Amino acid sequence: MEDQQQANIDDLCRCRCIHEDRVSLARKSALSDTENSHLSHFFKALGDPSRLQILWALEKGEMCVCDLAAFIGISESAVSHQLRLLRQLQIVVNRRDGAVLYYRLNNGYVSSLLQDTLKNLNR
Amino acid sequence: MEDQQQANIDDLCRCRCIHEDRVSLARKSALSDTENSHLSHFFKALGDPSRLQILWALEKGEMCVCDLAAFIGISESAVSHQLRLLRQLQIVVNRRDGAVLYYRLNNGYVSSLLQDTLKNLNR
DNA sequence: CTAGTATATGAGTATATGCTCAGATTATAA
DNA sequence: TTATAATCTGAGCATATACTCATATACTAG
Repeated sequence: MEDQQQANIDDLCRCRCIHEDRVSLARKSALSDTENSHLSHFFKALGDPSRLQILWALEKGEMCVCDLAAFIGISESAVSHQLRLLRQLQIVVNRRDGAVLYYRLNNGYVSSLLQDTLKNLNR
Repeated sequence: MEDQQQANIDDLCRCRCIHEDRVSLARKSALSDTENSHLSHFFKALGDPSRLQILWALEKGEMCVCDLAAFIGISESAVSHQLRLLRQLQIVVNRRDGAVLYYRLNNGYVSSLLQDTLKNLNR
């Protein structure tokens, strides 16, 4: 047990890295676990073709679930699942009007992010 | 055959969407398949904790594969796989110095993107 | 040349993800 | 109330993905 643990530690410490200074510099300004988690979940949410189409459409104004389903060409259930994820990350919000839920972007950041990134990729 | 095809068309056209105008508006300014593909691959590349750590570290200066492996705490092979993906998307580039490959961000866009997004999430 | 170092790559595997389907909610209307 | 519409949600499945391991490649030193 003790030996096994020691072996693991030795294995981890067997560092053949060349630039200790750069590694420690990177460590000093590293993202916290929380920041890294939030950032990666955010970008992952944008990293799917269906969700991107949803966000790009909502940039032009609010839409309901069946609007989005008709626009993208996937089922309303699939849209609803994706909207839940975007809602949980507070990327979109909705308002209810009777039985219909209208979705929109939560703030202008995603909108400008998409615009800027598209420009950058076309560069 | 003909009937089957007709049935499919009818199925697609059985649109119970409420706002034809909004759907057609979204269609007019929709992303092309190429744009959507490029954008989603780009964001997907940023949407992983390990790759984010790599990019965040490279923002401070170039690093070699074993530096990054030591910093992140995953194998050099795993780092190399992720760097290949980031290379293919031209998010990072490398330069060779003997047997060592130094990686860096390809341009300033990703750097400012990460900074801005982190600020936005902390808002 | 050989030995060693740094990195790359293909195959395999466990987990994550995006969709479909069936059924549950929520609200309107008869 | 019941019927219908709009949406949500859990389970299941097929694919995608992030890693490990073994091996290959590229370079240096001797």
